[in-house]
Amino acid sequence: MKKTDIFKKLRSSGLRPTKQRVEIAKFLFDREKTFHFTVESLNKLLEKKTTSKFALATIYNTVHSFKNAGHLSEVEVKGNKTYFDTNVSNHHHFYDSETSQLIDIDAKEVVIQKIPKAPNGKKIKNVEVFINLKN
Amino acid sequence: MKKTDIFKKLRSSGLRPTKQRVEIAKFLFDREKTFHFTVESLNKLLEKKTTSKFALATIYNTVHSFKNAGHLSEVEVKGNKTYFDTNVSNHHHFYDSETSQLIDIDAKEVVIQKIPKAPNGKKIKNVEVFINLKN
DNA sequence: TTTCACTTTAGAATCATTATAAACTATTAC
DNA sequence: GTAATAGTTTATAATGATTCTAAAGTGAAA
Repeated sequence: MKKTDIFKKLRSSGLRPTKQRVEIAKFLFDREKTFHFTVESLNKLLEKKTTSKFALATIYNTVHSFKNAGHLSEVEVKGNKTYFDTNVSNHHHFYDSETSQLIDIDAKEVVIQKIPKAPNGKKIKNVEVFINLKN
Repeated sequence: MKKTDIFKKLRSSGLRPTKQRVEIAKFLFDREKTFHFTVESLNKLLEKKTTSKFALATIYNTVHSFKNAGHLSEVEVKGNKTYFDTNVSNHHHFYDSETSQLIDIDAKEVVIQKIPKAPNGKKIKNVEVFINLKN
C-alpha cells in the first residue's frame, strides 16, 4: 500500500493523516493476510517494529477512529480484552482458547440452512459464527 | 427447585453448600427461562431480591465456581464486561446491542450446512452462532 | 465439640480503558 | 509563506471490572 493510498484512506474517512495515524495505518493495513490484535499486543508490536514512540492513549484513540471509520472490526471473544480485526468484510472466526488465537473464516466457507427469525420488532443485522477449537 | 436439590447440585460439584452459595444458586437456577447476567447486574438483583448481604468478591468467587463446575456458561459479547448464562447446553444467541440484551436460541433452531474443517492439528470443540439485531 | 480446611469478607491491588487538559500540528484563510 | 484554529497527541489521572490478600468466619469430619 502506497503512502498516498493511506493518506486517501484516512482523508476519505475524515481523519487527518497525522504522523501517528499514518504509521499505525501502514502497520495495520499494509499486509496480505488479515491481522487480529488487542491494543496491548499492537502497542508491543509497534514498539518493536517502528522507531516512533506512541502514547498508549494515542493507540486507543487511533484504533477507535479506525473502527468508527469502518477500517477495523471488533471481534467478540470471551474474556475482558477487546480484539480487533483488519478484515471488515462479513466473515467468521475460529478461536483457539489455548493460544488466544483467532483465524478468519471466509463468509462463503459457512453455509447456514436454517435460522430463527428475529424477535418482535427487531431485524437481523448480521450473523457471526464462532468455531471454538481444541487440541 | 428444592433446597435439597441445590445442596446436591453443589455437593456433587465439590462445592460446600454455604449460605451464600445456596442463596445465589437458588436465585440463579430456580427459574423457568434461562438467565443472562453480568456480575454487576447479579449483584444489584441480589441486593434487591434477597435480604442477605454479599461481598462483591463472594459473587465473583461464586460465579466462577459455578462456571468451573459447569453450572454456568460464559457468553462472548463485544465490550469489556463478562456475561454469564444459566443455559449450559449447546445453544446460540441473539444479541441486541442497543439494549445489551441476550436471547437464547435453541440449538435445533439453527442448522449449518457447511463448515470449514479445523486447521492443522486442531479439532472443533463447538460452534456458536451469534445473531446481532437492529431495529 | 473440637479442629481444620474451605469460604467469606473488606479493602487493596491490578488491568484495561477512558477522561483531562496542556502542548503540538495539520489545514485553512489570508 | 504565516497566522489562526480546529483537530491531535501526550502524560497522567480517573474509572470500572476483576482479582488478590490476609484476617475472620463457618461447614464438616473425627
